[in-house]
Amino acid sequence: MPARDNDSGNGLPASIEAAWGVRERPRKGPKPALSLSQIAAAAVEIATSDGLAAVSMSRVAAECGVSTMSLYRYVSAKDELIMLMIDTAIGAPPAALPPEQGWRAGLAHWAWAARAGFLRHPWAARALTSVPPITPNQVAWLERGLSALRDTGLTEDEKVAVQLLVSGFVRNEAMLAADIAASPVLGQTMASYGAILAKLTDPQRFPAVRAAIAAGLETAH
Amino acid sequence: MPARDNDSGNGLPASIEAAWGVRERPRKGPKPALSLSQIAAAAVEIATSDGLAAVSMSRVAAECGVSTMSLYRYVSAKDELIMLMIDTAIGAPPAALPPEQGWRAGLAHWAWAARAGFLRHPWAARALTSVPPITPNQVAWLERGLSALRDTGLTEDEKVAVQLLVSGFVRNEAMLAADIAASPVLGQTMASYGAILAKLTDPQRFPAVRAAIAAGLETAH
DNA sequence: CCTATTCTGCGTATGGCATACGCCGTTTCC
DNA sequence: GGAAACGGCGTATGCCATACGCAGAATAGG
Repeated sequence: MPARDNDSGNGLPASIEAAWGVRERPRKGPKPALSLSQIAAAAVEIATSDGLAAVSMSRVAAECGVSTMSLYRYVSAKDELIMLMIDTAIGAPPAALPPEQGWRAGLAHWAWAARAGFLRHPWAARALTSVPPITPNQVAWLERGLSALRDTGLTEDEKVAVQLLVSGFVRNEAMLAADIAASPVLGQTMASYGAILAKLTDPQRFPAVRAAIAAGLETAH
Repeated sequence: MPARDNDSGNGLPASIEAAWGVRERPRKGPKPALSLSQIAAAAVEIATSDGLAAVSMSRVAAECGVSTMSLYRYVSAKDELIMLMIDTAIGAPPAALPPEQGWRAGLAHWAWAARAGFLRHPWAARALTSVPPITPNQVAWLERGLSALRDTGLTEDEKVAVQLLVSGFVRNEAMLAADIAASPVLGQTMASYGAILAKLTDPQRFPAVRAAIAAGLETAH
């Protein structure tokens, strides 16, 4: 059996298990020169400065001062690295609000914190796949979101559904906000977009779009 | 100046302009063997059967019966191909509901149709970037969405904001639904996910997650 | 009808990428 | 003090997007 794929018998990649701290001390052999968090932090730095597309195994390895293939001693594929990147980027969730403030305040608190995190790491918002959360911080965020709904009387399924809805909304909102913030001069891009669209669209067939353009859609992406 | 990048002077890729039909007849030279819609349709077929990752320039070219580099006579980069793929995948929006039925019915109509389209082409939902819509069908969907809000009294900016919110929500919901539909046996995956999470999470620190697992989160992704 | 023009398809080449495989040296256990 | 396990890494493979330039085809103008 491959020793690299899973450790405790469940189908989890070894690196994810290591992130949970479920890791027996390796008995023999030299000590690893790096740690998973070091690698993930280096990758996050690259993504933050040069974008997610700039994150390549060789680049991350170079940033860590090791050779490309050495990374594969820590991570079995690039996807795992990206999972770990997301996990370190979003970090730990904020402390829960006292339950006396109600579920709505608790959820809002959660949502604003998540939004801030996504704005800090727009690439993470985009890389976040729909795979159910398994990394420690992702699960911790889920825990906080669900716990905000404790006193609502909702069923567990309903709580999860609410949580999925809210997190999807926050992610979407954050991505829009990040795009607006990233667009240069902010009026410039919108104006040229409007001009292009105005040239292409027939006013008869696209009256609503034309009206929106005419009103100058600065605030909308 | 490069003849390939733009035609009418605006900063739009030639292939997008071609998709709008803004294209002067080339005077000389051989007739193109392919059309943009042919290429896009072939690429969509590949994405639908083997996933978006399987869409490579060589694969699409092979499917069209031409050599890899021939595609670059029609599309200047792969990103353009993907834009056109999305445009053909989502297709034209449904006919607008009569305004007498109100904005809510109109928006719901729009949303259900969009959801169905995203479910038909889950890769398109994922590939849809946040770049403002420029391809014909994307703009047509925007037009229908905005026109449903005509009699609401909202400002143009508010209409656009509503439209962004709803389309983001629909996309998110469709992606979740697609993932659930794609997961094998549907109970199987969730059960093993729950088991893994149960092993990793400390009941003291993750009570809400444990409760959700215990309740069997079949309906949630 | 002929020739210059301009477009197409495509062969070749380049540089980047993820990653399989195996060697060697190091560390720790018995 | 061996033996076994493990980490670092050089090399190689195959896929990818795409720049460049050539040769042939279709048309325009004479």
